[in-house]
Amino acid sequence: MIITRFAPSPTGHLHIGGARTALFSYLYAKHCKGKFFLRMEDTDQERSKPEFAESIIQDLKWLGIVWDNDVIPYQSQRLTIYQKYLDELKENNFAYEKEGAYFLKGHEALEDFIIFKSSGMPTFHFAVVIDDHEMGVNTIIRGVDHLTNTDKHRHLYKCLGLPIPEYYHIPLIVDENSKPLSKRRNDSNMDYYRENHFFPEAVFNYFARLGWGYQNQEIFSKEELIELFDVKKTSKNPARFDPRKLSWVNIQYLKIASPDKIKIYGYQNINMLIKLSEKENTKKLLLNELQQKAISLQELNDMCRPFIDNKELDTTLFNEYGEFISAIIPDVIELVKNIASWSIDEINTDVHKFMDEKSLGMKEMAMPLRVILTGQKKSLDLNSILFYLGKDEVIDRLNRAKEFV
RNA sequence: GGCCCCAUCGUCUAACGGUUAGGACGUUGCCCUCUCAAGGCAGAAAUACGGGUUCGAUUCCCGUUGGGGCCGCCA
Repeated sequence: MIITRFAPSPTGHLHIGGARTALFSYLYAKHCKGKFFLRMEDTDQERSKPEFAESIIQDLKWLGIVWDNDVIPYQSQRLTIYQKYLDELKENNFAYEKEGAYFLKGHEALEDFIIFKSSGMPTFHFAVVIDDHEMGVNTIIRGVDHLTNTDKHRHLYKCLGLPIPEYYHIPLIVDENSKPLSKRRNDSNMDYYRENHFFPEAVFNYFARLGWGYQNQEIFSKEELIELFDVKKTSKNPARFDPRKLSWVNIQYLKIASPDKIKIYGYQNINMLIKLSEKENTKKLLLNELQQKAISLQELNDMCRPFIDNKELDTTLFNEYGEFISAIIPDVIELVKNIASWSIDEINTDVHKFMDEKSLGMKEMAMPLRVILTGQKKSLDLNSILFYLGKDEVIDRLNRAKEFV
């Protein structure tokens, strides 16, 4: 059985590169019907912080990466285990002490290297090998920055007489200048995407496609990725992180997101509209239409506002249309009153008839009305605005606009 | 510098050794049109270079160039 793992060191938040390594390891394990484990490598006592471990755990959960081990091993708590293996190496004359630290003897192509620090902590090289063995990890997916460490790790396995795992080194993620993504960039950490309300499925999807592809497909569910992903088919060259494409993927998920999926983000206007839509089917259609135009939950929230609330309409844009309001609005009110059946088609027909009579073009008609009715310039098409607002509400808002001038 | 890894449109990627080298993001133009970081359509855009192997190379081999990584009592 394939067993992979993700072993971050809790010295910072979960980085994009780490997230993708975790994702690949998870996906590959599940693809092979194997297991995926999580472990914390906190042998650097100076820089490791419990809050970072917690943050990494939260980000992984958010992404939808689930590990199969019930307890997450922390290397700092496993000293006696490492000690045992160190004793074995000492007994077999593979390791020796120097200035309070322990070194492993290398070979022709490998210099002696330190495995136990004088502080009493194992080094990364030692702990990683012991832990992977103890946890049964047989497939290691990690960044190419570990490539040259592999010689040391293999040698360690040999000295210990343990089976050597399969290694896959995945390329780094780089920025627009092909340089490694700086950890200082705010968008290079996972918590940025969580806090900015990206859909985790979208981020998951985007990272899976960064270094891997399947035919002409762009959008994959987690299940599809598990089915299709194979680490052996991943690209070998560095992948450039493209926030614009991530955004595009996120928009694709926004378009199809169910009310339940959106609700949890707690946006006031959206949630109000969802609440209304539970009783009223047209509101459901409205929400869906708005989702097709919005590019983020924040924007969707703005776009929902005119449709749930008629007391606090934003009137700041009204000034631009003062002339229109005093000249046309009274007639528009009559027009709306006379629309017999409140359907998109009927609204469309009557509005056009009206414009013909008044010799008005859509350009002169639609934007002023849109602003008067919604307070916004970006919204649905005019017919839909009228339709979803409802006859009474439209008339009400037109009357109020009249008073505004 | 030493050791190692990599190389398809600007970017992410497809292509059992035989394809008009495909898709997506971005970009350009057009359409829709009343708004748009929405939608539709169309276009420009790539096999780094040089040698082999082969009837045939994006694909296999070698070299060059270019990019990257590692060379910590960090992980």
